[in-house]
Amino acid sequence: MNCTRNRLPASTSHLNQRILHLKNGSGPTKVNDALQLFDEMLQRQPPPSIIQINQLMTLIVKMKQYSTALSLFKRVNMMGIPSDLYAINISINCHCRLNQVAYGFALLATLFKQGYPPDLTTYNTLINGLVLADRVFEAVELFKKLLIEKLCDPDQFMYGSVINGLCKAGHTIKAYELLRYMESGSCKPVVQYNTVIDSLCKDKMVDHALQLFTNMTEKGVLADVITYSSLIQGLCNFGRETEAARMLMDMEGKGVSPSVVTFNILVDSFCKKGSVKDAELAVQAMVRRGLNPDVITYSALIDGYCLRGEIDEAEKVLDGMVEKELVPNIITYNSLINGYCKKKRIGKR
DNA sequence: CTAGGGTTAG
Repeated sequence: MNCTRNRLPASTSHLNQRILHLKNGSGPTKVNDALQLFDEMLQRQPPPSIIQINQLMTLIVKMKQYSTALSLFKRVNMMGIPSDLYAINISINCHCRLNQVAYGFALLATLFKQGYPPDLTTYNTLINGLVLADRVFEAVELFKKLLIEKLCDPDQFMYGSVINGLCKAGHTIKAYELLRYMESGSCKPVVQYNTVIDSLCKDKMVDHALQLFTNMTEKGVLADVITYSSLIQGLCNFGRETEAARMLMDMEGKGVSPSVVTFNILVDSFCKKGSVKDAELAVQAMVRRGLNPDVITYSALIDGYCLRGEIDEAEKVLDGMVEKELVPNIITYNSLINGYCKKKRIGKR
């Protein structure tokens, strides 16, 4: 085996380091840093490899800058740097995220024309794109076609997208059946259990969700923080707080730590029931564990106080969140507006 | 040596 790395020019490894640095960094400057690095890259001589471009593009896509990524790819093309399957798959995903599945399929056609065979990721991305566009029926059709024509061997991602789509469209039972079908094959579900369990909870079939949870555990599939959070949410929504509390203890016992999301579910549930006091206690508990309340935590609390007409308390929470440099959003303000309206109505009586 | 899926607030 030859050692390619040693033969790369120094500048290339420097570039790789900067990409790596961007990957681990964070903050608002990150997007600009990535774009600046991209500009520098394109001005280099010799031009960067498509691999390096794809790496940087992946970062830009992770920052949800889909249209930026697409226009950058356009520039890359115009510079005469040839595209590859990875680049096209990334572009397809960008179009799908921008709700332009049709363009995604157009790129599929380009792949065929250029004699590149699409791969599993290409199809996964397109199926997921159809699901994102609420075209679940077409997603299922494409999935079936790929199976029947043996165009690819579905993996976790493909099953995941179709199962997710079926759940979103309210066909939880169909999703459940597909999960069972998946289990019968070589591709073992993990995340897919979570999707179906959450959907069963949202469909008010909490007991079925609990049953599926038991099933997965018996099969040796480990429930994670998302599984437990979904179940806790389901139980809380139907007044089964005692069981939710037991579930919280159960997860801790299994070594799964509740996350900010788990606590947010509890905080919101207490607030909706009108017991903001308990919600505040839950917030204290999460802080004690070193978890930082976020915009969702504070918004849920604000809504809780507003529902009770305690607008002064809501304002205190708002001040508290601004002190923590958290930015209230449209949902936060909506609760406050509702709170003010409520107060006004009561005042008029 | 780069692409794709699951949980929370109005």
